[in-house]
Amino acid sequence: MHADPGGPFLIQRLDDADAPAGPVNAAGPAQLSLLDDDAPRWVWRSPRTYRALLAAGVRVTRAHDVELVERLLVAAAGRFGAPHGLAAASARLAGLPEEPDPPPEADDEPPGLFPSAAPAGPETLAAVVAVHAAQRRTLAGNPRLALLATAESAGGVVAEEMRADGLPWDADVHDDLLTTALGPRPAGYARPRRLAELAADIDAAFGRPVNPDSPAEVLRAFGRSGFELPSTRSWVLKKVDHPAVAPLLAYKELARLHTAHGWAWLRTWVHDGRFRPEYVVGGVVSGRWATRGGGALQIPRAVRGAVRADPGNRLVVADAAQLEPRILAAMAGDDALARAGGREPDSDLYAGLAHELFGGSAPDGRAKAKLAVLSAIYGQTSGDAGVHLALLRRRFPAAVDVVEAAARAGEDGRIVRSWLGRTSPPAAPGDEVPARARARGRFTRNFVVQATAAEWALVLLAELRAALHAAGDPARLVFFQHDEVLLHGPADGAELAAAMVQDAADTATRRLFGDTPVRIPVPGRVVTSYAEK
DNA sequence: ACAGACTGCGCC
DNA sequence: AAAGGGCGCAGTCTGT
Repeated sequence: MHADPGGPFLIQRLDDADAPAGPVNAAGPAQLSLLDDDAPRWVWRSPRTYRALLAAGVRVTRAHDVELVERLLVAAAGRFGAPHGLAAASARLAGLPEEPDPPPEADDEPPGLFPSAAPAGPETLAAVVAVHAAQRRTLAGNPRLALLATAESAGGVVAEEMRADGLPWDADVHDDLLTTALGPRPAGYARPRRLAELAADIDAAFGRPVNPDSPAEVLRAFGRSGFELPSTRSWVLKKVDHPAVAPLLAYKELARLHTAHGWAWLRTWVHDGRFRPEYVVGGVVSGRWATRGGGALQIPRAVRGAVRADPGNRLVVADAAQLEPRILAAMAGDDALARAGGREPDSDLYAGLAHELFGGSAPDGRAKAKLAVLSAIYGQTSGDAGVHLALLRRRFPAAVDVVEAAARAGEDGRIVRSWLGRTSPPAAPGDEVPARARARGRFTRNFVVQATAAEWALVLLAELRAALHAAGDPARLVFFQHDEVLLHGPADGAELAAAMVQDAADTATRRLFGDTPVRIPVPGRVVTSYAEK
């Protein structure tokens, strides 16, 4: 399929060998919806194609996204970061020089603005068909990568649908939250009242005007008061005994709220009761999503009360509990670690681990166990981390081996791969310098776990979306953030939808790891507001 | 005047 | 309490 925004949809049927099995046809939205009743696997160029379809009112059951898959295949072939756009992929097939990828188009940009972009219309369709066939040949020999390609494509579908549906956002509640914290909305670009008061308190404490938004000025002001500080980070300031500290900390927190998620944000990003961020599938090298604009993956807790279900509806908020250590246990086949994570839906892995490592009654056992696990996954070396990690290694050697092998690979300048085959970037020139090599070791150590967790979440999303779709959409996916999903739908279907999340999670675990004792709890709570516990 | 680096902090 | 992995964004600072 090929869809120019607003233009005709060009479609062509493929046979079992992925070759054209008929002529190119132009189809309208109604015809496309009818064709989807047979649940074909649609093949298209990029999530943009689906954006155009959704705009025309067409939703599909499943798809293969050529550009998303091409990026996976290019990296897997050892050419991380090489162009993966349709034009480049098409040129590679033809043995021609690759064209660089065009820059991402703005939403309202007419197609074809960039001369280097792929040709429009039937030629684009032919390129999609040819590149898809080549991709399928490559994937035929690699079932794990094929699963990843399917999940990545499904991610593109979910991302565009979530953007089209939007996250329910109550601007009045948001405005009330801001007014309570900052004072009334100021005219123009003036400081809100509360910030102005705190700035005055800061000036008074230093005995002269100091711009609290300027770290350099704040450092100089403390210097004159006899405090030489390494930075103005809040945890540094908290240790300083000076009257400016309290108003400065309060100012920083509120200024952050004002600039990042204040009235300007609200006006820019929330329309008609919906927040519609643009999700960038695979935007992070680990396979996590990024967003473009709106900071959707950093919605602070302070404004989550503004995320409210429509009247008569509910939100289902579900996040995977201690996802990364459980993923590590599954990857490593470390049944001891899996058992420590427990099998109950609400089991606490760190508590179970504390029992295993320190016995039941050790003080701070849970905190120490958590530190040990984070050391293993992030490569932390400071404080007691090394001691706790050694303990972890003795009890769970299989799990620790997985991350330490990844760390060694990174330090040696080699690449690593996730469980399904997402490939890390290669070492850069200069990475053999010891400090850089250690940093790269920490990166690859984390990559194997974070990237596998990301693909598990992607498979969960795909399964959940398919199950919801098949059940007639008792709820819609409206938000996804690394290990957390939000659903929105009628109140009477919310409990069912919450149960479907755990089912999708269990299916994802089996799809990736087969028969494993690892269980990943994804408890869903049915709420009216995202801020509710 | 504008671009890019840097700082600091929100989220996972 | 602090510091390990991954981001995006707003504001200041610096260089041209």
